[in-house]
Amino acid sequence: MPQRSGRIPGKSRPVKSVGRAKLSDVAARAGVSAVTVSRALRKPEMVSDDVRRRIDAAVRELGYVPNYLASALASSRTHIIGVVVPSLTNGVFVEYLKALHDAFLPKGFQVLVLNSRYSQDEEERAIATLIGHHAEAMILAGIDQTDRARKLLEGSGVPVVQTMELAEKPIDINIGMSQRGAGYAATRFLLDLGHRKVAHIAARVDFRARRRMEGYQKAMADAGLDSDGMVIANLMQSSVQRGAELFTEMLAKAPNLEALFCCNDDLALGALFECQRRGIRVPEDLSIIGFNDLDYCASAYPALSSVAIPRYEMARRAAEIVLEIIRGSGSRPKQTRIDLGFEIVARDSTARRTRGSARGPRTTRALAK
Amino acid sequence: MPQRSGRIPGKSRPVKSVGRAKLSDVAARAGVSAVTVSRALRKPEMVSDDVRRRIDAAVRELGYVPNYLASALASSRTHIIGVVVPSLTNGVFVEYLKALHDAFLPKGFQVLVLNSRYSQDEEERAIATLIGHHAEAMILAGIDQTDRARKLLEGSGVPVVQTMELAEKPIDINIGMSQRGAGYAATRFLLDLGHRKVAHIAARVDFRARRRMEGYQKAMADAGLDSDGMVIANLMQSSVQRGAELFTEMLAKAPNLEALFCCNDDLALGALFECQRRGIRVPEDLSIIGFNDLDYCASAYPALSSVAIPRYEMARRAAEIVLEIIRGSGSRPKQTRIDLGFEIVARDSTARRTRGSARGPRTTRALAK
DNA sequence: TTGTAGGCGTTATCAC
DNA sequence: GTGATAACGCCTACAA
Repeated sequence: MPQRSGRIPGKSRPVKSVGRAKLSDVAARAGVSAVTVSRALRKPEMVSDDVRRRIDAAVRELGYVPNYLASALASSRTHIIGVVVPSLTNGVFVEYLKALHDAFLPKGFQVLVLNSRYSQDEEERAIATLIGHHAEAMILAGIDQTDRARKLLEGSGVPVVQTMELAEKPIDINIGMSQRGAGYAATRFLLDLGHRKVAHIAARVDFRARRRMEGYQKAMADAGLDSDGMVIANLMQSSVQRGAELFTEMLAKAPNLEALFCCNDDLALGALFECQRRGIRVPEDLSIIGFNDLDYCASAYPALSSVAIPRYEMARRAAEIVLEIIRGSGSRPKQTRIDLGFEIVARDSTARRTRGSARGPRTTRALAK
Repeated sequence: MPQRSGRIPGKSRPVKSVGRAKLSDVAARAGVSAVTVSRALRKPEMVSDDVRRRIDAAVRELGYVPNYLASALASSRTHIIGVVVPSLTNGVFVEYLKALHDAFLPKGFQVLVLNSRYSQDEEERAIATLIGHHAEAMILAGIDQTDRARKLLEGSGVPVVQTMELAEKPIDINIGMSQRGAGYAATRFLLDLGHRKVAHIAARVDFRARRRMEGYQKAMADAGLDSDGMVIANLMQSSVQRGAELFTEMLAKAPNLEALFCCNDDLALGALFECQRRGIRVPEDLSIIGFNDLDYCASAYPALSSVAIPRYEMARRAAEIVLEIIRGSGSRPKQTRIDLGFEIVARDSTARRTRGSARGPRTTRALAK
């Protein structure tokens, strides 16, 4: 609200409001008091029909829009839900945010979204900002907050929901899944298909991606396989393009690759395109599995296998719990740590390893199975 | 701020603050007045070193976070930029929003994003909400606001930027391009490659998509071609999957299709996958061009031709102009209607029509060119 | 059903 | 350089 009303310094009062109409303006025009207008707007049934009509008319005529700031300050209710995500463009968070919007807006809450850009420091700053805005609840995509951020959150007194992953020591409420377990399962899935030379590529490696990778490494180790030289983890922005690049790089390191576990679907799609470009048949020559199971996985040719994570459901549950707490004025949910699991979605880009499908000289055929 | 301080009804004052620390708490602890604390926080150079140090310590010890609401109310500065987009998941707006975030956050502004879900009514409501929050500027993706929304915006007194498309009568500032012109150009591009049976598929048809389609129709008409039966416009959500579906449907209507102009890249990608699935060679049998030129177009196989629109640049310019107005306290930019154009990006999914590439019986070979 | 009084936490203004 | 005081516009509590 850049332009101010024509306030005169000192003890005098505003001479003429050059800004927006306010409650008292509407009240004057409708011939009632300000409180009555306030009531008519919030609880119309508590006001007589006649008065309500006059007020409605005055509101329309003056183009009155309530000042949310003043309202929030006076009532201690901001109706703002603070949300922090590491990325605004990653398909996973895009859908996650949409789910939050869909859940909160109909209930009269605004969602204030801040981007931490995969940085803990930026996340801490975002959290401080949201606390300053007196968000009524905080929903975080991730469990890796700084100590100061945790203190701020604990001191804020509002419900805090950490999502996307299960935490050892949740700050408050935690709705997630095991990223490490999902990475393990995806790798195990490929191993169970008979593949032995299973590689992993990752970009924009954050905490979650790292744990997925750990799952991969553990699965490999558990199978008695060596994952050295079978991993490329890149810190740069992830993209379809990057998928093609990293896959190409991996191919140089491990030309007799049998299966590829990609840290996310964009990389998987890029790898798939690169295979098409190189005439590598998927899944005959190479099995590919992505992570997240974004929309396009099912439509690709061949349809991409992936690990479906309950991003929509995590957001929905978070919203549900938060609304319950806010409404029930503090009644905590019974369960504060919820595992929503994940699912391996097997499609056409992964297949059982068969003899004679090799696309190059294969030195060993050491399939125990 | 759900939990209130322990205020006692009647004339008594708060007994003990169970909520957050406030300015006066910090002041008391630092042994100065509240105003001084406020000053120390906003203009550190205006207080003595000693006082500043004490205040800093008190702030830290109490975990004080300024109440943004009170500050905004008192100063008439909310540092909030209101943004309305029709979709939170469409790749175009995702990047557009990211650009806005990137431009505003470093300057100390928050971006409050509301989703109109392609509905004018919802957009109107969103605009009212943002005005209620006293956003210092309004950035809208689109030019098709309701009359009431226009009135609200005009009455708000803040800069309003309509983007994504050029408007006949902008509300205030307008940064865009010609959607119709882009649709025309994309079609013209296909026609210039020698194609005659050029079809158009669209999903989630909004005003912009409609104008792109009009461009398509005009280009066809200008070339003396009939576009009847060559268009499928679907109101459902757009997606890669939908692209495959609509393409299949189109194939049934026009089996001897030569080129396909898709309303967006998701549809184009879906159509491409469907071609692969059916053994239709792209571009030999069919040229495909998408719209928006999202990230993955360049990486697809074959790389997808598309129409690049300056979404990032539109957002950047909008932010730049808004910041200038806010800073310069109202100085209007010289230019209030900016055409940022578009670009046809020709890649491998489109090619000149050649003899003998027909994949079915071709009745006519009427290529004027 | 309607009105009065006071306060929400901060900042602008003016005086010291 | 620091402090007292009055807004900012609305809402809660209570009275009528």
